[in-house]
Amino acid sequence: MNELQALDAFASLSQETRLRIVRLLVMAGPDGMPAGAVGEAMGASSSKISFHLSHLERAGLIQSRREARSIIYSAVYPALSGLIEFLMKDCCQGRCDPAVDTCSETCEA
Amino acid sequence: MNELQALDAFASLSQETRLRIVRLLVMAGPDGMPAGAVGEAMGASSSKISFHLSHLERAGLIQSRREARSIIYSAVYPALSGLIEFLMKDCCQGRCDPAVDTCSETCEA
DNA sequence: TCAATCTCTCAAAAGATGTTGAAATAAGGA
DNA sequence: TCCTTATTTCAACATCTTTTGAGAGATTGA
Repeated sequence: MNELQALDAFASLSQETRLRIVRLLVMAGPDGMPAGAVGEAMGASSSKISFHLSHLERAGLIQSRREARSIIYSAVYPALSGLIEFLMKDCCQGRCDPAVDTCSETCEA
Repeated sequence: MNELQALDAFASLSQETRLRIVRLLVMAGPDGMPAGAVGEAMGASSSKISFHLSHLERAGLIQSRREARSIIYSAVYPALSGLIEFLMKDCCQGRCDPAVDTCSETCEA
């Protein structure tokens, strides 16, 4: 992940609806969920959701595929880990020590 | 770090000048550096730098102290690790595996 | 083909953010 | 006190982002 991609990713995550969409899609797992279900979960209009989903997809944080009438969105996990990696390496220079419960798990991967 | 703080942090880091300021101040270490030196390093006007420094301070990513005529800014490392933690726990749910060289170091902390 | 469903696109309006340059504040030294 | 240095504040402007509602495109089943 380079600076430009990181800037895009941060911009994407700096918006409440979008941050929640990412969380929802991460929880939904690799299968993802249709745009309509995302909108329903957010309580937002279809055009609003479409706008934010496009934004997140442009930033590379989520991806989409058509399945019958629905368009299924899912999280792009490597993009999220890439962002974490960027923060740790390029930004924190190893000076930040996140105390994360899941840290041993993620580190063993 | 709660959602609101994370949103502020992401918004702060989504701007080129601000992202670079954070990197500069992380590299500068706990002693930090005066606003003027930050501005010179960025090649930006004083009011522009002041605007971005205030933004970062409001978000809690940097802090300031007066020292004689200068105002010294420095990185708030716990805020940065808090953001990394937020991304890993609240956002990634342990599904993202950042492959970071410094990972063992940070995990041992 | 027609109607229903799901989603996207578009343009207009509203809102938020970033930049500029001039003026104000704060501190230290002559 | 007056001058210099360091930084912030302010208002005006430009730009970017988000929301809204109406309409269009794609897909499926009758």
